[in-house]
Parts: sequence; structure tokens; C-alpha cells
Amino acid sequence: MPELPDVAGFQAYFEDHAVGNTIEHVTVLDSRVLTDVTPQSLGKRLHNAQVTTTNRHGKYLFVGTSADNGWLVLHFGMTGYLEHYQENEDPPKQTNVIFTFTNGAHIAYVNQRRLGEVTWADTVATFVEARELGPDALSDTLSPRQFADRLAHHRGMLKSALMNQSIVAGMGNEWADETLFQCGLPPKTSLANLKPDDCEQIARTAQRILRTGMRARCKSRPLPKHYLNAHRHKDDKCPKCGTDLTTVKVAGRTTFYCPKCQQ
DNA sequence: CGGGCCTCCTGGTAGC
DNA sequence: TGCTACCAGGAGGCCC
Repeated sequence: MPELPDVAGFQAYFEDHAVGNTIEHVTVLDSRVLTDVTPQSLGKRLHNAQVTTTNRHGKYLFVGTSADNGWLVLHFGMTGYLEHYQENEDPPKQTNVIFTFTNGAHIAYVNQRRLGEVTWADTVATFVEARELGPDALSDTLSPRQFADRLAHHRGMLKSALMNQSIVAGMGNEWADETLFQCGLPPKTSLANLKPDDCEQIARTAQRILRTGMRARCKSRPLPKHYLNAHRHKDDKCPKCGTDLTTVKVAGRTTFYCPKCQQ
């Protein structure tokens, strides 16, 4: 579930609660969320480290500190989120990792289904390369034209391509559906049926809605009323025309769409 | 290369 | 009421 807009929200949250603060220790409650690090190595790297900066690429959040040249990396899978709490409070249920600061506050990495990870990267660039991630969907240097070109180098279904992190990083099921909805395209639209200009329009729409989504998540404002996002429920209706929404499996994912607006 | 399916993982819920 | 089966989906792996 956490896609680019949500992770951008987590980034702002981490910034607000941690930048300038020093990590006293790291408590790993479930080491299954760790990849390529042990609780010991993670603890050692972050002990007495002051959080200096954060970064994001697609659905990955990076946390930089003064103590090491590397980055703490957080991925949220489908159910992950962060929660800040004070010294005298208990961590949320399903907490997997706790970052405790010298001021007594904590940030919990919570992930009920554990389809995410906590890991380490020497640099953001090497991590992005190692994981074969495409450019971030909202990168300043990714024009709609370039975004479209990357889509056009693939065949198959548009939705698959939008969710493929190696093409462009950041979109998941929900925002891919939003893109298709805002473009008025049926869920099973194939890239073979799209012209370069269509792809550019899709890219432009994708970037626009992700930007809007990001602002909404970072400032906890509701999304525009004509967005599909808040209506992804059984028996809900199209926010544009009121028609009953339909679901279909595309690329293995439940796809919500309006049978009238998306033909 | 793309699609389909499986795995990981847990809690909510539909159905018997 | 209580059990089981299924579903949610990000991502990697496997086979066709």
C-alpha cells in the first residue's frame, strides 16, 4: 500500500521527528524485517549517530547520519508505517524495529505483515543500481517525454509497466489505478495500442497525480474529490459519474475502475 | 520480454 | 459460536 506519496509522507514525518536528534540505540523486535544486516551491525552503525538528512527513491526511504557514510534504508511493503512516541509510552503493536533517541523519544517501524525491509546502503545511487530501480517518478530530471520513452520500451499491459519499479520507481497498485482512471483508459490497456503522444499524456498525468498525492500525504489534506483513490471499496461508486465501480485482476492485482469512464 | 503463479506474511472476514 | 478458507499486495523467483 505505501507507494510514492505515502513514503514521501513518512519521509516528512521522519524529518520532523528525527533530523538533528541522536540515535541512542536500535531495538530489533523481529529480525525477519532485516535484510543484509544483523541487529548487531545495525545497532553499531547507528549508535550515537545524529540524523542529518533523509532521502527517498520510489518507495524507499533513506536516512543519513553523521556517524557513518552509509544510509539506513526503510521499505514499507504493504502495511508498514512509522510512529513517533515519547519516553513514557509503549510502542505500537506490530512494531518490528525501534529507534530510540537520546532525548528519550522513539520512532517505531511498524509492519504488521512484514512485507517490507529495513536494510543498509553505502550510497543511494549504488542501492538504486543494485535493486535495478528506474528513476524516481517525481525526479526533477525525469521529463514526461523521458517517462513515456521508458514505458514505450516495453510491451504488455500499461498497468504492469506503471507498477514495474525498474521502469519508473514509485507507483504501486493504487496509483496505477488512479492513473488509468484519470486518463480514462480501460484497466487492461496494452502498450501496443498506445501512440507516443498517448504515453506522454499518461506520464504527465501520472506525475501530476503523484505530486498531488504527495502533497496530500505530507500535509494530511484530503485528495481532490474526483480522485478514485478514496473510493477503492467494494460497492463504492465512480467519483466522476456515479456508476458502480468494478474490479478485475490485472497483473495479479485487484484493479478498481469505472466501466463508463474507462472505455 | 511478458504473463501467470507461487512465496513471503498476518489479521479481518465470509461462509459453513 | 467456532472453525476454515480466502483475500489484501510489494517484490522476487520460477516456469512457460
